[in-house]
Amino acid sequence: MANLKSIRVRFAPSPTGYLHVGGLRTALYNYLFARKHKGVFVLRIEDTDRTRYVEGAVENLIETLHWAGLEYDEGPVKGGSYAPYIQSQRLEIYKRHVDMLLEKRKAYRCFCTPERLEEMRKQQEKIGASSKYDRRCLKLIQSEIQANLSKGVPFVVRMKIPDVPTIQFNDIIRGKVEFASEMLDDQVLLKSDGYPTYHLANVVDDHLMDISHVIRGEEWLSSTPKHVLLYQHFGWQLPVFAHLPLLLNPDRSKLSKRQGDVAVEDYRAKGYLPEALINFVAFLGWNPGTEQEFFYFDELINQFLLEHVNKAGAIFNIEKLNWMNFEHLRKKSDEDVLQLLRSELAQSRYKHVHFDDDYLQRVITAMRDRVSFINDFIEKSPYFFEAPVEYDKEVVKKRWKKDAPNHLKKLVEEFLQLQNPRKEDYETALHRTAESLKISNGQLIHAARLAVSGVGAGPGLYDILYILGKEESVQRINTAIEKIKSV
RNA sequence: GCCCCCAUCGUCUAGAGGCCUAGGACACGAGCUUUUCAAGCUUGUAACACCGGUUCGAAUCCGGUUGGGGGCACCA
Repeated sequence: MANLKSIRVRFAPSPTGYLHVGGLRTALYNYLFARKHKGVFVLRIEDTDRTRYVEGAVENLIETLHWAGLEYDEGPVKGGSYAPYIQSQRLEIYKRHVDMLLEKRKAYRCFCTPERLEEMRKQQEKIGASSKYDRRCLKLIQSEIQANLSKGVPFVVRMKIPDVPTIQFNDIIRGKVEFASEMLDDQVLLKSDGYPTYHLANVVDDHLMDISHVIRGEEWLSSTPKHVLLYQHFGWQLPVFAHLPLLLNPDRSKLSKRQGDVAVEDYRAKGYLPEALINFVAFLGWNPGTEQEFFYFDELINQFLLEHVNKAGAIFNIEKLNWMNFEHLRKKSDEDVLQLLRSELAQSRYKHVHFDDDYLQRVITAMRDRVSFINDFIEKSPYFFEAPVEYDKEVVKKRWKKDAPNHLKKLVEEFLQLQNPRKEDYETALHRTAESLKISNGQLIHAARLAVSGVGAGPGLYDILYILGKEESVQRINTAIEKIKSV
C-alpha cells in the first residue's frame, strides 16, 4: 500500500520562462503536503519539448520558488539520490523503458508522417468521429518494420491501448473516476527526435523517483487513464492521485495571460509580499474548515489537508490578495518594515538621499494603517522624502481660503517660539493661534497640511509636523505661502 | 462534436440529512470615531442553477436538465 511508503511528492513544471500562479499553487500544495507528513518535496524539470526551450528558465524558476519560500529537498542544482532531475538528461532511461514496452508488445513503432496524421484527423472530423490514431502501423509485419528501420524512416513509439472495457482509478479529491478505454488514443510515448512525451516521462520518473502522491492540476485528469495503463504495462504500483481544481480568469476560463498577470514574478515586481501571496493562493481551492484566514507558513503546514481541497475551480481575486498583503504587511515588525522600506528607497528616485533609521521609523508608524504595499510609503506620502513640488489643485480650492497666508504666518510665528517641540506642542500652539485669530482649528489644520504635504490626505497634521521637524515644517509653510499665492 | 470534471452571496468559501429564517472573509453601502485620508468598531445589501425522486425532514443523497470548465498533439 502506498501509505506504508514514505511520502514523496514532486512539482514538475516545464521551464517556460516564468512561474505561473497556478503552478505556484500546485507547488505549494505539494510542499505543504510533504512538510505536513515529514515527506520529501522534489523539483523535477519537464523539458522534453525542445521547441519550447527557454534560456535561464530553470534558474529563474528556482529563484522564484525560493522567493516564495518553497524550498525543495531534491532537484536540479541541489541534487539528490534520484538524480538527474532534469528530464532532458534522462533520455537513456526513457529509451530503455520504451524498449521494454516494445518487447512486451505494449507499444509499437509508428512510421506515419505528420502529414498523414493530419489528413486522417481531417477525415475523422468530417464524419464527426473523435480523433484517434487509426493503428495503421500496428498492422505492420516484422519485415516491414525492419525495412523502415534500415531505411532510417523516422518513427515514433505509440502505446497500445489494451482491449479492456474501462479504466478506473481513484482520486483523493474527486473519488472514483472512470473512462471507457475505447475513447483512448494510442498515445505517442517517444517522439521521432528521441525525446519522450510527457505521458511516458512523468510515469517513468514518478515511479523511479518513488513518488507516492501525484498532486497536479485538473488539466491532467483526462490523460490519467493513459498513465494508469502505463503503470500497468510496466507492472508498477500506482501512486495516489490528487487533481487540483484550476485557477480561473474573472470570466471563468483557465487562468491565462491577457486577462491580467499570471507570472509569480509579476506579483513579486508589484511589491506583493511572498507570505501574502502564499496565504492567498493557499485559499484558492482549500480552506482549513475554521474561520481563520490569516495564516503564516507554519500554520498552513500544520493545518493543510488534501481532503479539504475543493473540486470546483477558483477565480483569482486580486482584491482579496491586496487585502491579504495589507494584513501581512501590518503584522510585520517595525524593524522588518524598515528593512523593506530601505530597499524600496534604494530603488526609488530618492536613492541618493539619506534618511536615518529614527526618521524612517516615525514615518512607518504614521503610515502603517495607510499602506498596502511597501512602495505606498513613497507613493502615498512622498512629502516625507521631499518637500512638495506642487499642491493638489482640488485641495487648494477647498482648503486654501484667501486669509490662509496671513493665518499661516501667524502660525509660523507661534511655531518659531517652540523649543524642541513634540507632537503635543504643535497642537497647543495651533490651538492658541486659531483662538487668537478667531477661526476654527480645522481651518488652520487643513491649510497647514496642504502647505507641508501638498495634499489633503494622510496622517494627522501634528504627526507630520513632528516627523518633519520644526525647521522643515516652517520652511515648507513659508514656501507654500509664496507659491500658492501666485497660483 | 466526443470524453471527463464541476455547480452555495459579485468573488474566495463554511456546510458531509434535522444545529441553516444558510455562517465567515474580500468588495460594496450606511453609521460611529475624527483636523483630512486611512485604520478600527457597529451595521446593511447579497447565494443553495433548474426539475424530478428518496426521506417524517435535503444546500446536503440519487437521476435528469441547464450552465461552466478541462481534455481530445511527435505541448506540457
